[in-house]
Amino acid sequence: MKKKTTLADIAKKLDVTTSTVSRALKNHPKISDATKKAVGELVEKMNYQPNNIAAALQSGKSNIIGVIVPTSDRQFFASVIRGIEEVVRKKGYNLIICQSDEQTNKEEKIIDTLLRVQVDGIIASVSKETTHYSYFEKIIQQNVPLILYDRVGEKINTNTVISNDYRGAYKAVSHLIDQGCSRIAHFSGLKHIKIYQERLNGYLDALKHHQLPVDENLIIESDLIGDTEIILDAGSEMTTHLFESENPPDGIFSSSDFAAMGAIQTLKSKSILIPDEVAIAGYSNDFSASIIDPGLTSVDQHTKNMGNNAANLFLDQINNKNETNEYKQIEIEPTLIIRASSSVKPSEKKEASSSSF
Amino acid sequence: MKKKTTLADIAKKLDVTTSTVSRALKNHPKISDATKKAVGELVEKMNYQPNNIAAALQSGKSNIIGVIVPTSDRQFFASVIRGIEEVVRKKGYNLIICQSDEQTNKEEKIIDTLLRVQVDGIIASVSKETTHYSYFEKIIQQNVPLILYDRVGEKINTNTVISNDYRGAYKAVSHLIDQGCSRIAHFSGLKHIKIYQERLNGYLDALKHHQLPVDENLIIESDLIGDTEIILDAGSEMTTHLFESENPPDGIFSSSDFAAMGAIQTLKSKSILIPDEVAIAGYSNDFSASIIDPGLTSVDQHTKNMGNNAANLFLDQINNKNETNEYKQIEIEPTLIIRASSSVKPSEKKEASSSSF
DNA sequence: TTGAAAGCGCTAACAG
DNA sequence: CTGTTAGCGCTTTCAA
Repeated sequence: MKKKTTLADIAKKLDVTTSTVSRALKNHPKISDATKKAVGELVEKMNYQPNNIAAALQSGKSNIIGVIVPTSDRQFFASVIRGIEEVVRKKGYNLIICQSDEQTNKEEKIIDTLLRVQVDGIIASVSKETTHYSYFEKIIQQNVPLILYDRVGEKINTNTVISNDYRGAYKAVSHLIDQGCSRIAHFSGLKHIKIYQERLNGYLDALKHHQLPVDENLIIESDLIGDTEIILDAGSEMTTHLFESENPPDGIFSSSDFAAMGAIQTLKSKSILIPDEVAIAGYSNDFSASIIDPGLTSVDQHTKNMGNNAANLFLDQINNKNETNEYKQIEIEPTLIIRASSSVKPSEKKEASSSSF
Repeated sequence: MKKKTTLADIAKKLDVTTSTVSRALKNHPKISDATKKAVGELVEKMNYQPNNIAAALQSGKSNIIGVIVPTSDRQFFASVIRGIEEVVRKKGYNLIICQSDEQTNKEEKIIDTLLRVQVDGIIASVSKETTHYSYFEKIIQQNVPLILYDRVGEKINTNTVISNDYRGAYKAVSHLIDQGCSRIAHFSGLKHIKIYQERLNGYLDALKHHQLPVDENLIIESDLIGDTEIILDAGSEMTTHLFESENPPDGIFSSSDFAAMGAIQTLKSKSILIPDEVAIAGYSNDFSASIIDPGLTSVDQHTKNMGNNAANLFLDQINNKNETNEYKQIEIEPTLIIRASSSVKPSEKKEASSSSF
């Protein structure tokens, strides 16, 4: 049961003080090459690993960033994390990843933990339950940089990076209209969550700008966050419901890819032709959107880019500690990926071959 | 710019020592209720957060576990992480998640970092490049518990949790044979990686036990790890190649879901019927396996369970610090999920667990 | 070029 | 019931 070697251990062997060793390690200019070399050798031989915790206590910097995701097993968040990591690891930061599981109380607990661990910053997307933000305020009060991404609390003043959901929805719906749809249904998420409200607005405005009427019966609100299977089923049910009505839609814009896929499956089982009879578009451009047949047109949110941006906001704030506290809001323009579910001639080449029915 | 409040701050206000406050906080029996209450109030009022770093330095325990994944944006690893988190967070541990990006040098760097951060343990899956394990040995030498999962180095003696890849493959191939296949191709991963070697062995043995000949031309080895799109394409190409030969297979067992999906797309474009002319099974049971049409039969590895087990191995080792160093190896039995790609009556149910050994 | 000493925030053994 | 003291491993003035 070996003890870890410390600065003191190697100092003793060399008959110098820890300060000297410490300096040698940081390549301090006023340390003789001789001792530097000696130190270097012993470090190797004794397998010395500097103790970051001690350094952190000293400096007040842990070099750890806390990242809060509602759930880690969603491509969306995995990809954001990757984006964050890409930029911060180069700067020597580590990530502690925590999941709120979409629950307010877990979220609060996590924040407490993160603060105790003395993270240098927190990058978070709020849970679907969250409606008050007192514990997020706490982060700011403690002078810890807070960056919110995607699902941001409106009431809280801090750095944010979001995807322009209004524009994403607008693009998708306009595209459906271009393809000849005139009765477009919308699967909306819970409206108290801003991203879903924005997508709904984009949907509504697209209709208006194209002189199409809004039919409230075609707008179905449901919880689009959670277990994938459940959302698939929800999509199926909404679709069944719509197509049992007397005046079914000829297009569906879903705020969730999975609900859209449920719709595709249901329509196929009913032998309703996609996109000929109903054109469909989803949201998020999940990998499976390219796999389903027909390929699902979807709005890509550039999630990794979102992570990159969040990380950069963090770095910015770190480096401007003393400047005016101006928070930045970054908005990312989403891209519509057109596939066979909405277009007879899908523009994505890869899909062209694979989407034969 | 507020400073964070420390034990000393609240001690001063109360005109007691830090020890008293410290004890009050831990609900020490010999502290008067009066001071406990007073402390409690000040903690609230001054927004005190205990500094874990200081505590960690003191105790030598960081309460952080390092988790190394080859890549975080794969459902497989996301799910393992979730499994680990589920069990360790209850015990007060946090996770630092690091990605090796399948590169040896990054892997080595990550381990160094993790050791410096003084993690209490490391749970890792080795990168596809990894063939020597000296830096993993370093972890053990430093007396830090190491748990390897899924992709484990054979040469390194430590706790491991793996999926029984041999059995998974055996089940899948036996199933294909049951469905009437007699010429089954195999998309193998790189054989120097144990999981792929095992799956290959399972494939070979299943053939042998059913008195089917092995045709080397039907076994194609390629790198099945990496960007999803690339693996899809690889699957397509291998399929094209096989079906341009004079004696094409009537079944495909792929060690990757994505390569299998590439096969499905290609066969559909060639109007070759699945499963009638070719039955297909993949590996990992990625979500998209249930989305593609026809649904892809696949081997489910119970990834979250794998994470649970890895976490428990860690906890075990922590609690047995002084006992004999007996490492445990946990093997998880995979489950074959049968879908339409291999079965005319796709029950979407689990295997009829009869046709195994 | 190096040493001495103080301290980061908290804990715990020992002493009252 | 509470205070004193030392120390976790490292950094960093201030001296020499």
